[in-house]
This record gives sequence, C-alpha cells and structure tokens, in this order.
Amino acid sequence: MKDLNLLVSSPRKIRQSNEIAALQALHRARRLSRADLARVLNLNRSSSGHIIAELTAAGLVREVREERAARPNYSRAGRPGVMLELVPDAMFFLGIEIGVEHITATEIDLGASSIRTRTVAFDGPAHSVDDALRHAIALACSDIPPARMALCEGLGISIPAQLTLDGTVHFAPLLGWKDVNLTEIAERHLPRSVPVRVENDANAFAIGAAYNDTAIHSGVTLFVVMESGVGSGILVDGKLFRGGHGLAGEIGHLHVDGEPGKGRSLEQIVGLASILAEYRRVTGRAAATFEEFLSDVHDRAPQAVTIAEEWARTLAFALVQTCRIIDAGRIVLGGSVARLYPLVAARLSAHMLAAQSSSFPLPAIQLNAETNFGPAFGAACLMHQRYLSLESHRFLDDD
Amino acid sequence: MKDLNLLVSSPRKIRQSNEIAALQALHRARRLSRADLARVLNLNRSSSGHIIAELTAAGLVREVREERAARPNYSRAGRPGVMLELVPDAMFFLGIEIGVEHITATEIDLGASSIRTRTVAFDGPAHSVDDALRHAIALACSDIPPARMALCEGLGISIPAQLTLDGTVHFAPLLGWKDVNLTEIAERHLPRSVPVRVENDANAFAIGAAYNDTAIHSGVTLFVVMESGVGSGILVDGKLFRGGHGLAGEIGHLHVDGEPGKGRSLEQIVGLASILAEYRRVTGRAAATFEEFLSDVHDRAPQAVTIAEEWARTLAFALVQTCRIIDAGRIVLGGSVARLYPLVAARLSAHMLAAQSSSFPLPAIQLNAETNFGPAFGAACLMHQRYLSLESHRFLDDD
DNA sequence: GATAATATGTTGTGTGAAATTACAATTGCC
DNA sequence: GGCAATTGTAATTTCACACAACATATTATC
Repeated sequence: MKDLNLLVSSPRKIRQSNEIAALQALHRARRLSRADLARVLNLNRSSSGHIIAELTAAGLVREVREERAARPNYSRAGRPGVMLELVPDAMFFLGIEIGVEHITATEIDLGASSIRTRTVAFDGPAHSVDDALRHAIALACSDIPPARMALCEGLGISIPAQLTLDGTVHFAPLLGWKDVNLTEIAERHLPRSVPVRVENDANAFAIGAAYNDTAIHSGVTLFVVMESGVGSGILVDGKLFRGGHGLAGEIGHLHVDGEPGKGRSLEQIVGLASILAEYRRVTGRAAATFEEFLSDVHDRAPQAVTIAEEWARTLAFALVQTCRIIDAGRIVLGGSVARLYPLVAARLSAHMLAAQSSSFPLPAIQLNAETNFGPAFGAACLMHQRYLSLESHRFLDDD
Repeated sequence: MKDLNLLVSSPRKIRQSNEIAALQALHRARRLSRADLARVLNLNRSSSGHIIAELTAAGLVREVREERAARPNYSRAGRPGVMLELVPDAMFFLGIEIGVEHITATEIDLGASSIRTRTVAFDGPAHSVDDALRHAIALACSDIPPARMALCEGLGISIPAQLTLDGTVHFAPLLGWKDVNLTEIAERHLPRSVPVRVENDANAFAIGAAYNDTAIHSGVTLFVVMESGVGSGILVDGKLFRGGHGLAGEIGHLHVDGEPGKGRSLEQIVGLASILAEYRRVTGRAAATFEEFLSDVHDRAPQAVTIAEEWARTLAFALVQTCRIIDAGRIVLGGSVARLYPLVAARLSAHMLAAQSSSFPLPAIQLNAETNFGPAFGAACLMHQRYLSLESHRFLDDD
C-alpha cells in the first residue's frame, strides 16, 4: 500500500523528484556543473539545465564565481563548466537535545554545516515535559529575528527515551516521562509552524555522526554511544533503521554474562557510571574522575587495566552478538566512554576474533573523534535529510 | 549514488514504474477493476486504462469473465467494473533448494502459486559444487519443454551457507564449499539465459513464508527456522534485510549462557540434533524420534518436559536479545522443531516477559504451519519479487 | 416501469517534462 | 590558427498523465 504511492506519477511530480535528486547530488558533491549533474542523474544536459534554472530561481542553488586559478586540475579539453553549489543561507534547520543534565540547541544550514551550538545546564527530571520543551525551543530560537525564522525548515528533537514511530514518548526512565506526544507539545511552543520530528538520542547521534561522511552512506553501520547509558543506532545506506516500534538498537540492556535469568546488562559493565564506580572502589578514591582512569590505563596501572580489560571483553561480546543479527559492515564508537577504545583497541579486536567463528567477517571499528557531533546536530540533520526527500514541505503544495 | 538513479524519472520510466505498481497491486488484491486500480495507484481512470491496455497486450493481465452471480456483495450503485487479474501462465519462476541430504525444486507462476514441487535425496557433501548445481537444475527443468522454458523469468537458489551480497558462497560448512560464485556456475548449466539469484536458506524460507501473507508486508518480522541448525531471516516491509555482507539473521551462533568466552550457542540447545541427543540420553533409547519426544512433552513426561523447558527458556532469551537489536514486531517460528512451540507457548511467553524490561513491547509470536513453504519456494518468490520490481528484465531494454 | 443517481470505461485534448537535435561558446592540443 | 572536445542553451519532438466529455451499465427512487 505504501510503496505504491511513492511511485511518481504526474509530470509535475517528475520535476519535483528530479529537483530533489539534484539537491542531494549537490549536497554530496558540494560542487557540480550542469553537465556533471546530468551525468550523475542520468539525465540530458538540457533537462539538467532546466532543473538548475528552477532551483536557482527558488534561491536554493547558485553559480560559484570561481577564481580562474582555482582549478588547474581536471584540465580536460573542451569548454569548462560553470560550477554550481547549494546556497547555504537559503534556509536552516534546528536541532535540540534534551538530556538529563543539559539542553543543547544547534542550527545547521542547507549545506548541513553547523552554524552555532549552545548548551545550558538543565535538570531534566525536575521539569515537566512542557517546561523542558519551552526552555529548549527558547534556547534554539532566542537569537533568531522573526524575519529569519521564516527560513527555518524543520526542528529535530533528541530525547533519551524509547519513542514510537510517530514521535510519542513511550517511556523515558531518565526523565520520568511516559506516553507524551512530544510533536504536539513542541508545535505549541514554536513561534511558527515548522515540521517537527522526535528521535531517540542514540539514533540522532548515529545520523549526525554519519551525515557528512560519504563513506558511510552505503552498507550497514552500527553507531554505539556510551555514556552513563549505552545505546546504539543502526544506519542502512545512510538511513535510520528504526525497527517495528522505533526501538531498534537498544543494546544497553543486552545480557552479557551469566545465565539468561540473572546476569548483567551491557550498560552495567560498559557504561560510564559502572566504570567509575568500580574504579573508585578499587582505588579507594571516591572522587576519582574518568580522566584519571584513562590516564591510569594509559600508564598500565594494574587496577585500571583490569577494568579496561573487562570493558573490552564485554563490549566485544556484545558487538559480536549484535553483528550476528544485523551483520554490520562497520561499527563506530562514540560517547565519552569511547575514549577508552584507542587504549584497548587490540584487546577488543582479539576478543571479537575469539568470539567470532572464523568464517564470519569482522566489521571495521572506528572511533568517532568529532565530539562536536552530538544528538542535537543529528536531530538537525534528520530534518535536513527530510527536506532533501519527497516529504519535503516545498514539494507538497498540492495533494 | 545509487539512491539517486531510483529517484530520477523520465516519461518512459514513469510508465514502467506504474506498470510495475499495477502488477504489484494486482498481485496483492488478486482482482481489481480499472477504476479500483486507479484509486489504489492514485492515478486517473484513463491512465489506469492505458496501463492495463499495455499489460493486456503483453499478455500479463486479462479480464476475468465473471459469472453474473459471483458478486452479490459490494452491490454499489453504478456500472460495475470489469475485473482484471494476472495471467498466471504468462511466465513462471524456478526455485531450488540444495540441502545437505536432499534437493528440492519448485515452480511458481505469475500469481506466486506453487505449480509443482519435487524432492530427491542427494548427498550434498559428497558432490562438487558443479555436480550439485547440474543435478538441481536438471531436476527443476526436466519436464519443461523448450518452448515453455522461454517463459521462465528467473531462478532462485537456496543454499545452507553464508553468502556475500553478489551470490558468492563465502562459507558453507555443511556442504564443504568455500568461495564459489554460484551464480556463474548456475548460468552455465541453464538451458537458457535467465536471471539467477542465490540466497541463504533461512532468508529464502523467510521470504517464502511471508510472501503470500498480505498482512506481514509492513513492519519488521523475524523468521526463525529451527532444524538441526538454527537460522533466521529478517523482513522489513516485506523485503529482506541482508546486512552488510548478506549474513544478517545468523542467530544460530548466538551465545545464550555462560561467560562470553565459554558458553553454548543457541543452536546447541534449540537445534534438532541437540534435543534428540539429550532426549535419547535421558530416556536411554538411542533410536528415539522427535515425534516420540513431542508426544512425551504432550503427555507431560518429566524428562521430556525438562528438555522442553530449557528449550523455551533458551529460545526466549535469544529472541529477546534479538528484538532488543532489531525491534521486531512479529516473530514467526518455522522448521520441524517449531512444532514444539504450541506445547510450550505459555512458558516461552513467560520467559520472554521476564527477560524483557517491562517497557519494551513484546513481539507477537506465530507458528508457521505451512510445511509446504520451504526455502525452494522462497527462492522462487525472490525471483517473483524481483520481476515485480524495477530490476525486472522486461523493463531494462535500454540503458 | 420510468427516471434519477452513481459508477465504469473510453475517447479526445491539453500540459508538462524530458529526449533529441542543433548550434554557439570556450578551452586544450597540434 | 585549425581542430577536437566539452559545455550550455534553444527549438522541436515524444511521451505519459490529467482533465473533460460521453456512452454504458447498474442501483435507487418515485
């Protein structure tokens, strides 16, 4: 039923979907000539020209006035093409992350570049849903003059919660929320009607970390976020895999040892809180920090190394289990705890190799170094992605 | 790069994709009038008429001459529409399953109805890849006269093996094959050039079990096949989720108890071989059958019940772990061991409920009763599905 | 039973978008 | 400078769909 409607029908819709394809292509390649675009999209040069004309008139695309010396490379024979690029300021997208201790708001442009990010402390559990959203939206919109607000094409919200597919909070243990429709509430607090989407924080992080990395756009990638809690997001060809209820990737509660009934969860061993608790216990220093722990591991202090070894062993086990099910081609580790990874990368690999039957291909593991890419950025990217798809506001006038 | 080409459309491609959508709609609904089709596809009646005319001329669709008494229901006012249906005999698809002990070949028509199925004993490990495929293809094609062979629009092959995405056997422990490109070999043995696709047996089973069940077409469904080995296939909106290397759903080797390093795999507790071995051990009857075991469980013989309880407990644990990752909305149990499920359904549910955190929705569990739907049928369905998609041979003349 | 209302299928016409073709413009290479 | 190669644009053609009009077939209503 739903596949069928996605198929394009009327002439006008052809142009719309081709325009979207052109925007996507320009986003990925940053710069293309009309002829380049025609090749990428398998279109005629003339059609490409018409599409560009329409997008230029709409203010989304412009010719880049290039310094003549700027391209000594690619000196093919023939008339050189005029390069085109997206107009970054044509619009912007907002992303906010409502965390347990803070709220972050970010703003990205049409090129998916971060314009600015702001974070404030916020005691999440102490506030109602309504208060939290009002604070967050105020933070995001505060410095934006009304005229500019008209260029906002979407607001993404990231929440540490289990969400159903329609943006309703199913259960948010960390915030104490339950069964609230965030989309509805957010729309009430917005100065202007804007598309809103809510997403789990791990999923949002995954989108953000992958969004400007063209290599990740194909295949299956697992993004693991390790803070106090542990979550993950699964990306298939650059698109989020949400599962039947939007809860896919909730690996924090995987059982990783002991009998099925008892045993501990991944989060209870790999999470920040557990590591710190254990490190403080063995060192006897109740105020020891994660930085000190990392430093100790680096210096090969036995007590810290033991903790790190169990961390690596447990994480390896969970990753192998997960890959048996989704067969990820790549794993990206993020969150503050991920800084432990470079210190024990070899151990992690060894444990994974041991747990894996030899014939099963091991995924590549990467560290997400960009601390800048948080859930807020990812939530904004989600709206950027939405704009560059058939759901886009601009193309839904009729129907 | 690959998304873009699917988005782009030209007049001719519109017609193609609309024809495909029409075929899909007719396949799902079995019978539609031109006006019905127009509504389903969001097209004008006249366009619908044109599309049907083209498909009728191609011999894929026909008007059903209806007995007048056949529709006392749906007696709306107005001129009744002429019902349309796919022409089953317009083409057919072959599916073969190469197992460890047998080869099955099946043939389905354009309506995805099974025409005939044949099975012969075959000692897989004793034969070379080449021999096995020659046998299998001969079995599938033996009774088909050359003239009819021209109507064959695809051959699907199911193998108990890990396959890469391009149809190469990565590793087939049960058959002793390794690193063979089955597609290539199969094409050599075919009497005529025909699209070929190779698929893991669990994945093929999943496709087949779901293919004619219209209700399953949306959401995430996990199909678990339990024989001597245990495998599974994941279906997302009716389409197979293959993972990064085509190995998604290999849950047979999930660790289900003990410490990460040691512990047993799901297969070693839930698989047929293990159940039988344990049952024979505790009863002392070395020739005891699975039927006898089922009968004992039914009669609540303590020894058998103990085995069944561990089966339920272990399976529940594995299913919960899997659903934490992919968040399946539904689980379908198949394979001969699945017959144990109805006897311990309540226990399985209880164990799943206990293992699941209360906020996590439990998937619905179903038994796949149709023993007829084997991997061979699924492999054929895979080709049927392929024909009803943009990859279809019929629509790739140009380019 | 006649008429109205409703729905279907077909035909002709118009429109929009892309393909095709042709051509001017711009560069590199000889 | 001549030639090949490439780009961008304009005119024309082709194609598929939407729309409107109409004949047709059936039910509902008086």
